[in-house]
Amino acid sequence: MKKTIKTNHGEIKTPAFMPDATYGSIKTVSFNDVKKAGIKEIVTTTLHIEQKVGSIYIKKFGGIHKFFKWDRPILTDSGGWQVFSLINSPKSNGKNKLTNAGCTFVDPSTGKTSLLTPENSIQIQLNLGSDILTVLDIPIDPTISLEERKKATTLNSLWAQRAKKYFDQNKLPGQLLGAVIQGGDDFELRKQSAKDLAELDFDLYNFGGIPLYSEVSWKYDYPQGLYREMLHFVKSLIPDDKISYAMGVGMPDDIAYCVDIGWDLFDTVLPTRNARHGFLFVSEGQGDATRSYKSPFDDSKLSKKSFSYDILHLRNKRYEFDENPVDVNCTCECCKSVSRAYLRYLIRIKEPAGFRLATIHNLTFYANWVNKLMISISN
RNA sequence: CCGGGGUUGGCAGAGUGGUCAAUUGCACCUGACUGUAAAUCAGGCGCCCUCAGGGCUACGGAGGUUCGAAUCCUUCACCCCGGA
Repeated sequence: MKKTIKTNHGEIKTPAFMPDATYGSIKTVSFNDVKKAGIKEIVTTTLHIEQKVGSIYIKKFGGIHKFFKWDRPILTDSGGWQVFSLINSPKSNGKNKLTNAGCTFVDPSTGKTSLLTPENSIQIQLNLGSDILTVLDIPIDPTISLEERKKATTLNSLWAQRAKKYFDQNKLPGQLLGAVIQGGDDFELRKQSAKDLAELDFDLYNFGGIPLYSEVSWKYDYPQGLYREMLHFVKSLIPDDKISYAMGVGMPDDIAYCVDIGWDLFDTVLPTRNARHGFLFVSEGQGDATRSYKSPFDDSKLSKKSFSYDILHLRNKRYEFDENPVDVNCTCECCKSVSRAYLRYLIRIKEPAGFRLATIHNLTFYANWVNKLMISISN
């Protein structure tokens, strides 16, 4: 279903894709590049900004929008995912810990220990002046015991409650808050998580954790890639009038599937990271391999046609002498200005100019792709 | 001309009698990447085969010692450093 989200910096029309400005930057490109690529809203991470400059500084400066010179909606992530990866990192050495109060972790670059709590995560996001905030959540490692997973899911709900309370007391008018449904690969835990969070009445409900198949879900039909059943199930637990946000999704066909089953918002690192690795998204017939999404549902909201695109591994030797643009059907700065051969060369020598052009292209592709999906939704 | 040091796979540079088709880095080839601790990571990189294994050819050239040599000896070629 198409929705319009009203924020303090304009409306978001769904479905929408938001690239990630992890350290307060969408790597290798400017916000102006991002805007020209057709991107209308972005995500930024609270934890990294807090570590690098501090949200107090951003507040003093006049807010994250002014700092970025980005006057469109900004969604802030809570730091939950970052903490999850820190805690589960082999290099963690037990220095990063989860307690009922919050999580303590050591900043790998400064060695400083910090405590992130549901309350201070919200405060940081309020300092930034975010349009859509996210509660501090607890992604679950699907390999730990059921007992531990249950405990984590329950704690996730308690943290959401604390975050909501703090948010309600301190928010500015018009700011929105999203909670993150956890539970890992366990359907019952997901159900419980969604129920707990629905009672607290958030503006957004997010799919949390890893949206991919993992060790304990090998038994399903899709051996790898997006965990379709779980995304479908979790979506069904979210009230229809609320915004649903599939965090970390995904490949273009993954997004098509999620749009088909009703998810509204998406963010993923794939177009930006892969661009730096010479992995480009192009229109069908333009790359090495075709991928497509065709709805398996009789009552699909998407029009019946299939959505196809190609993957192009630009580092592959086959493009050594290719003077064509990355995608003849694309009008982005990259496709208008350089050949595949030259861009391949730039990326191979790790030249920032190449990363930038490839990133501009992939972001343009994603913006167009989601736009195409929006147009195809029949309601 | 004399004395000393060196010559290893595309490059740099380990190895100094068997466990060496040869550590490592770079380059090269392929792949992965899904709320970015990710300009990262994984694998491959002499030739051939019946390819969890086996065979052949290789460490400047030629010869020798040895059961066995990239490693020891002789000699030739080239390079570097000192002295005439």
